[in-house]
Amino acid sequence: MNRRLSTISRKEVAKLAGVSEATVSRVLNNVGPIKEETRLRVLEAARELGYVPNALAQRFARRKSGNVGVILPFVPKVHLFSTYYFAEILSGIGEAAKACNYDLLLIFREPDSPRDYAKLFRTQKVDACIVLGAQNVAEERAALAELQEEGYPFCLVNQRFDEEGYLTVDADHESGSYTAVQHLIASGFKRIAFLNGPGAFSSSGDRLAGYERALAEAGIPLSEERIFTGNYSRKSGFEAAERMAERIKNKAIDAVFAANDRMAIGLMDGLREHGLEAGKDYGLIGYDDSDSSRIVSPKLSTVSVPFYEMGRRAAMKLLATESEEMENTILPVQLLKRETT
Amino acid sequence: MNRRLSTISRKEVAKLAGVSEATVSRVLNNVGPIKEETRLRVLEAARELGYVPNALAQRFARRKSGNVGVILPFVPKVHLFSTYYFAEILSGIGEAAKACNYDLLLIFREPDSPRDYAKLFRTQKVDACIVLGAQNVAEERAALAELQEEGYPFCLVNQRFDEEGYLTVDADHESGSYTAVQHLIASGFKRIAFLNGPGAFSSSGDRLAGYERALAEAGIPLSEERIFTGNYSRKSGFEAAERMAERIKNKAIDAVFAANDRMAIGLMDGLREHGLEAGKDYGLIGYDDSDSSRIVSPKLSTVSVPFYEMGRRAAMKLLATESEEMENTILPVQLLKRETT
DNA sequence: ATGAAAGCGCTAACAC
DNA sequence: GTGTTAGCGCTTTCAT
Repeated sequence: MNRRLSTISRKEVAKLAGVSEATVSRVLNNVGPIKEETRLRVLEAARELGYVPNALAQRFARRKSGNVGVILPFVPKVHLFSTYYFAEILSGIGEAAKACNYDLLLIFREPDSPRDYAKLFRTQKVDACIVLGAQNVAEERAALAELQEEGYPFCLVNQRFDEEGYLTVDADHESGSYTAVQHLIASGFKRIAFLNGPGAFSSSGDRLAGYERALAEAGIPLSEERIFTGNYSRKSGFEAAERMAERIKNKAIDAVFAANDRMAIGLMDGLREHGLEAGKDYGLIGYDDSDSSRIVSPKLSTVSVPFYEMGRRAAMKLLATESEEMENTILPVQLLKRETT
Repeated sequence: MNRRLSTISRKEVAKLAGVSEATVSRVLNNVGPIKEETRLRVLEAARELGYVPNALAQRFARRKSGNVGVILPFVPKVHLFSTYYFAEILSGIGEAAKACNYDLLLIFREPDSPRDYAKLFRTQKVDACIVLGAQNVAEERAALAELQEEGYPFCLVNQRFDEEGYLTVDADHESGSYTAVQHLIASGFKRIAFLNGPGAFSSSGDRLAGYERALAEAGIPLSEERIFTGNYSRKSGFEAAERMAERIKNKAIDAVFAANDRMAIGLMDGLREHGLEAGKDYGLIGYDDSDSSRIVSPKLSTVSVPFYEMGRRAAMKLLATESEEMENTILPVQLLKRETT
């Protein structure tokens, strides 16, 4: 009720409670031994004055920013990349951050600016950070290596750098891919094409491995001619249709496993222009279980990835005091059979 | 290159440059008169030592957090609400924040916790904030009124409280709705139903007004029986199908204007189960131009809203020093005719 | 169990 | 132009 535009200082609380400022601090931070009666008196005074500690001063004195940084990759038209993907991961991080009393600083990478992740720590803007959409390219490796060298806590989500010992939360894309392709094979398909994502993502390697394993297990020879590469955009899926249409018509390909839903949907649309219908003229399975996969028709079979949980785990690893797990976490994924297979 | 785990202090820079710490500050902040030679010497020393100022200390001394807070509404399953919507607005805010040298603090509202927006300011966690998904309900009004009373700078996006003089960036939903319905009328539809969103959003009132204006202008009598309410979820659209199916079959309704794409798509799916096809058995137009609207088939006619720009403008109003525009901004929307009309 | 006081690393007024 | 110095509001030793 006591509303004033000037800041209510700790000093006033101390005076009202008849104690020193240090004691106010102790009470508010629950540190050191405090007589219960004093504690109550201080709490009451603080409540009465509507005192809230100045986070700026606190953080400065503690030399802790209280922030966890989340680095988002630059994506030209945001929604080109899966917004679903980021929204889920971010929410998971948000939940964990809140639980650990951290604030969440959102950092949008820019196309031109260098990836100076370490600067975030040097300037004390963050105490830890989570890198989303990291790629295995020289600049990224250098930026991460610097973080590691200087001992700054960070965690990667959905991307591994196996040779380095980085803290990571990933999903089991090898098995997701394997299961998906196995499902296609079980459905009677034999000439399964693979529309993969860029090699800079570890998931691409994982999915390729799963694809190969499933084929090998079924005794289907691997053919480079059936492996395509897109960039996860709908457009790249659409364009891949041009390269596949004839081959599907002459039965050189009878099904496609795409590395994400967006490409799968672009592909569906592209092939439709060639009179080819998913689930009828060819089998199709996507990846991510994005909103779109449930909305398109025919409904897209896909692999669901626990993005929310991945974000939550990553933040927990960094922020939770008890959880000192430094091993990589790899979460399971799940095949969802719908109408295209 | 000079890499050390301990912080490089301003003192060392001062020593190396042979000046006082204050001069280092002046140079780095471009404040006060400085001899060019000194400036260069300091810059060189800072570069050589790899000095970066401690943002925590800076902000504390300046009594400015350097953060703009973005408050996200609580949405049970995040992607239930339009993630597209938030991703776009957030990116726009991100761009402006960066341009104005602010960091972006993401704040997830929780269902249980009260909306104590003012506390963000009192604790100095933010210097300004942008409220997304605000609703016209008592608790929200109180929280915003408090911000206003205490003079804290904030801006609403896509929501107006007309009686209050809050800083706002909105889109012209009245006109968007009017244009959409006008288009349906021009396409020959006469019994146009309206699936609106919750009344707690100003856009719902705006869209209703636009709907009424278009009907009035065409001399079509308004019928309460054709006005339905959903909650912007796909599910609520799906459920509305139950209430509309019979009426469409007996021609009491020949087209539907839905307040967002998700509901429109849910409705399409629901009506399909009754053998009704959008664009064939009834006209349908959505709102938002979300990814899904382009992906569904038939492709959904819709109204595109400049969410990215709205976010950017909101942040600019709050953060840009020159822009002292306190009037409300209302951005235009655009009708996109696709396959369902 | 509590108070006094020394910082935290910077900014900004004031002096020269 | 540049140096000196007093804070900023808190935490945290060190006394008592």
